[in-house]
Amino acid sequence: MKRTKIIDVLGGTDIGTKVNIKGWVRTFRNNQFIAMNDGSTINNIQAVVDFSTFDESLLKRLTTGACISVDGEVVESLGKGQSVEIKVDALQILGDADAEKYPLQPKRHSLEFLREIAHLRVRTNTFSAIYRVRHAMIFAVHKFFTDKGFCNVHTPVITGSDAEGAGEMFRVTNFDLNNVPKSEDGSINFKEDFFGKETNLTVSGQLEVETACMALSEVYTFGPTFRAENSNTSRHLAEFWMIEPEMAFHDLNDNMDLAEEFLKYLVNYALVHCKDDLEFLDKRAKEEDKQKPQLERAEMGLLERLQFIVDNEFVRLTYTEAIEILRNSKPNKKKKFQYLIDGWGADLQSEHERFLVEKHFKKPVILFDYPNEIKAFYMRVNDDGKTTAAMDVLFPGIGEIIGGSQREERYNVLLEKVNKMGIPEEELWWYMDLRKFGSAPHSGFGLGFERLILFVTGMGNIRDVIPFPRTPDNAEF
RNA sequence: UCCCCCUUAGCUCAGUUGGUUAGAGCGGCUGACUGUUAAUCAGUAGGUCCUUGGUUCGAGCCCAAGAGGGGGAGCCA
Repeated sequence: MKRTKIIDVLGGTDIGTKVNIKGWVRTFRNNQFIAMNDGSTINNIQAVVDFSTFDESLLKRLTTGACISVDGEVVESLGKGQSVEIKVDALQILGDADAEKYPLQPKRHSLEFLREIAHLRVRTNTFSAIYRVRHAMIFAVHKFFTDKGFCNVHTPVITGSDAEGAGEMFRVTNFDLNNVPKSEDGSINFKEDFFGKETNLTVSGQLEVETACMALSEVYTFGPTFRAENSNTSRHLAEFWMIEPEMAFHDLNDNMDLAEEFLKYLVNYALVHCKDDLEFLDKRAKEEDKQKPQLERAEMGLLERLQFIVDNEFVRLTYTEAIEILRNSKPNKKKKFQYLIDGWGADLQSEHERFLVEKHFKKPVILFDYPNEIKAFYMRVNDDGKTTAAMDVLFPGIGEIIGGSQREERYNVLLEKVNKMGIPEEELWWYMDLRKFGSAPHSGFGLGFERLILFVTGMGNIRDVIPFPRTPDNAEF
């Protein structure tokens, strides 16, 4: 018999239909009721066996985690928790799970424990929900841009350019590390390496995607990104996925408009298409919240928070305005900030961003027009000469979820900045060419995909929203 | 990289001022149970108290170093 997915059985297969379902046992109760899940939905189906007609040794093997195949009839449930169930005619064990050794039990596990068994944690409700939401968001990213006529561009994972300045890089080499070729002066001779030059894993596809932007107008990359920073926080990964749109003929305002529309689209897509999973995650977060002291509890539940993003305008304010608000704020005057704001020019710390987003405005905030000194070389200098057309989108609980800018399209201005920041010009010859030949005003931004998933799922640690997290000192699996 | 916290049964956690044989709930196992919803009931097994060294008559508890995990900061997405 052809297999039917559990989501389809629950979603309205006619009563009386004979079906085959395959999946994993979550629990086996009262010697009769098998709760089965196949990942097609967060909901289990109940398969009911008449234990008098089945071999006792077979029923003994219906342990949590075992994989089974069931033939039976879809019937209306006599019990209360579900509308339909399967009356089992035939039962086959596809894969046993030794109950004494299988680590997952029908009970709550800590996220820390589940991280140690990342190969099995997807079998829990929480992680299967996260995986499904993650997939929905991947699809929604491509749909959003496709509907707007953007072209998806694959930028290289291995890069020969280390001028991006986005962080420490992982080196790519096929040298025998015990016998690295040296030049006469004792330095490493990269001419003998695989690519004949120093190469690294990409920290951003932005510079490469700009090349496509200068021909296709509206483009984006969505790929893995690597940072060898020794960051030990719940918001950083050494390997993460980033979405970087790049638009010709867009200024910073257009850029901010797109960023806001994009985030709202994604959150709304999740609300519409991941209802069951988000309801489960909402309930989970609420239960977890109950363990916390009153002060640390979230003001809004997950679903409320997501709806709030969709329904409300993001606040937009300049860096200069932000400094004024912060300077006159209570925590600054009472010296509660670890870093006090005393004037224009300092970079904002996460305590300041959190104050603006979570206390002052209680909304997502887009900060823009930052001081030149604290922003990257490729960002466009404003006409005032001292600020840069850069923007950050700040989300409650997450901090910076998007960073972007209008790019410097003027050859001479860009060259001057490259030189001033001491970036080797020869590394960027091709990037400079974009300004030499048919340069155009353009803008773009980067969205950290896992930070989006963190927000949409309401999870607290970025290690729980990617299947196999890569962090300092940890590359298990 | 810096600061703080944690590590006791498969999991989640108690463990008094340093005192004799180490505790619970869940899970496992054995049995009961034909409408259960993380089923329930009865019984039962299960320990390198993270590691190493030290203090002490005596260490799960005190001290030192190390390992692993978590929270926060910085860097950023």
